[in-house]
Amino acid sequence: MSPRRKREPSADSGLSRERVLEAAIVFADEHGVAALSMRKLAKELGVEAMSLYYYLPNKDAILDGMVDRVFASIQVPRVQGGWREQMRARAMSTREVLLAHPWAVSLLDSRANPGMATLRHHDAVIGCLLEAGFSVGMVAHAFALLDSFIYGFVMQEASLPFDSDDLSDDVDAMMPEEVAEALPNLARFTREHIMQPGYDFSAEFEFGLDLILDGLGARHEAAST
Amino acid sequence: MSPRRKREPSADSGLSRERVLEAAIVFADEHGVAALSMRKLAKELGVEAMSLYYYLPNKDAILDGMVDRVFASIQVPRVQGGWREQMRARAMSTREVLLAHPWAVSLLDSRANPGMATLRHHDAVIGCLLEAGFSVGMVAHAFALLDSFIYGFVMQEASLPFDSDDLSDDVDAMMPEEVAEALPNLARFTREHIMQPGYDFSAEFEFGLDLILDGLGARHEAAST
DNA sequence: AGGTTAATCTTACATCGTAAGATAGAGGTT
DNA sequence: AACCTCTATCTTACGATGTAAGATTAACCT
Repeated sequence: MSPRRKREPSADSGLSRERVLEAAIVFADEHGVAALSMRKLAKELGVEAMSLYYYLPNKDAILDGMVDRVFASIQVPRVQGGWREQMRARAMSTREVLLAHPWAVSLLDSRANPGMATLRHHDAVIGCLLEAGFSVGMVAHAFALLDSFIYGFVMQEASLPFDSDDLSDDVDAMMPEEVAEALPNLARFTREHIMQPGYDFSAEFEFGLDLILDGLGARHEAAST
Repeated sequence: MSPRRKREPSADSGLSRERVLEAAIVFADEHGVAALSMRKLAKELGVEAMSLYYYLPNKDAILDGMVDRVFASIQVPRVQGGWREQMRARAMSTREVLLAHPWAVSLLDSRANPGMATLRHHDAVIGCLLEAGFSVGMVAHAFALLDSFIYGFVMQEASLPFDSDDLSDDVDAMMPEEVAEALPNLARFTREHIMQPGYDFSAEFEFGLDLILDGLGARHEAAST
C-alpha cells in the first residue's frame, strides 16, 4: 500500500524520533497530555502503536522528549548583555512558552531527566550571572529563586478557571453564599478585586519578577562593594 | 463474615469518605500517587473497588479530596500577629507539609476545584494582609508572588535526584564528560557548588522567602506613607 | 411478614502501556 | 538469480486501569 521509505535521514514520509515528538506536542496542545496515548499518537502519524517503540523506548521517554523540545523554544539568555535584562527576558519567554504548552508544567515535576536543551538553558543562565560578577553562591540563590517563581506562577496561571473574560459565572459557582459567609476576607477580595472588570492575573507576573530582580540586584551590589 | 455496620456516623469498621481519603494519602505517601488505583486502594481498606464509588463519585474526586486534606494540615496564619511573621510561618509550614506529601505538588496544577480547607487557608492569608493595612491590590500582588514561589520551590525540590547525601554518583551519571565540555558554566557550577560537601538546596528557600518579604515590606511602606 | 433503604459486591467493557515475535522490503553478496 | 541480513513496521496478546449497570445483602421500619 504505502510506499516504503528509503533510509535517507532526510525528510521523508517515514517516522523519526523528531516527528514522533512533534506530533505528540501538537496532540497534547489540542487534547491535553492526559489524552495522549500511544495508540492515538500512532494513528495521528498514520502508523500502528508499536511502531513508535522503534524510535523511543517507552512513553516516559516521549514525555521527557516533549518537555525538552518545549524548553528548546525558550529564549536563551546571552552571556553578555546585562544580567537584569537577560534574566527578565528569559523569564518572560519561559512564561510565554509554558503558557502555550500548559501540559509541560505538569510534566516538569515528574520528569527528573533533563534533556540537552534544558541543560543548555541552565548553562546560559549560570554563565550570564557569573559574567555579571555574581558569586557562585549568589548564582545558586538567583537560580533557585527565579525558577521557583516562574514555574510556580505558570502553574497557578495554568490552573485558573478559564480565560479572564466573563468571570462572574465561574466565581458565583465557586463561591456559593454559604461558603462566602464563612470566608469573609476571600469573599471581599474576590468581589472587590478579582471580579472587577479590568483585573488581569497575568499582570502579577511582572510585579513579582521585578521585585525579585530588584532584591537580587541590591544583594549583589551589597556583596561586591 | 464481617459484621455489618450500624448507621452511626461514629468510628466503625465501615467505610466513609474520610477513611477512604486517609487511606489514599497513606498509600500515596508510600508508593507514589501514580501507583494509586481504585482496586489497590480498595484492597487496602479490605473492600472491593466499586465500593469506593458509594462515597466518592470518581477518582478525580479522590485526588481533589487528598489535596484538600493535605492543605488542612498547613498552619493557617492568624489575622493578628504581624503580617511578616505570619506569612513567613505559613510559607515554611506549607513547604514542610508539601515535602511530606510530594505527590500533592504534582496534583496542584491539574486540580482546579479547591476544597474547603484550601479556601479557608486563602481566607486567612488575605485577612492577615488586609489587617496589616495592605491595599486590595497589594494583597493580590503578595498573594500571587508568595504562592508562586512556594509552589515552584517545592516542585523543584521534590524532583531533585535524591536526598542530598552522596551526590557524587548521581552528578557523574547526569553529566558525562562529553556533555560537561559543551556546558562549561553548568559543569563549573556543579563542581564548585552543588557537589561541595555542605551544600543544601533547601537553604535556598529561606533566602528567597526573605528577599520576597523584604520587597513586599518596602513596597507596602512606600504606599502607606 | 413484608417492604425500604444503605452499603457492598459481581460482572463487564473499553482503553491503556508494552512484551514477544512475525512480516516485509531494501541492499549487499555471490 | 538466489540468498542473507538489516531496518522498519505490524500483529497478537496480556495484565492493569476507571467505571457503568445492576445484583445482592443486611439492617431498619411499619
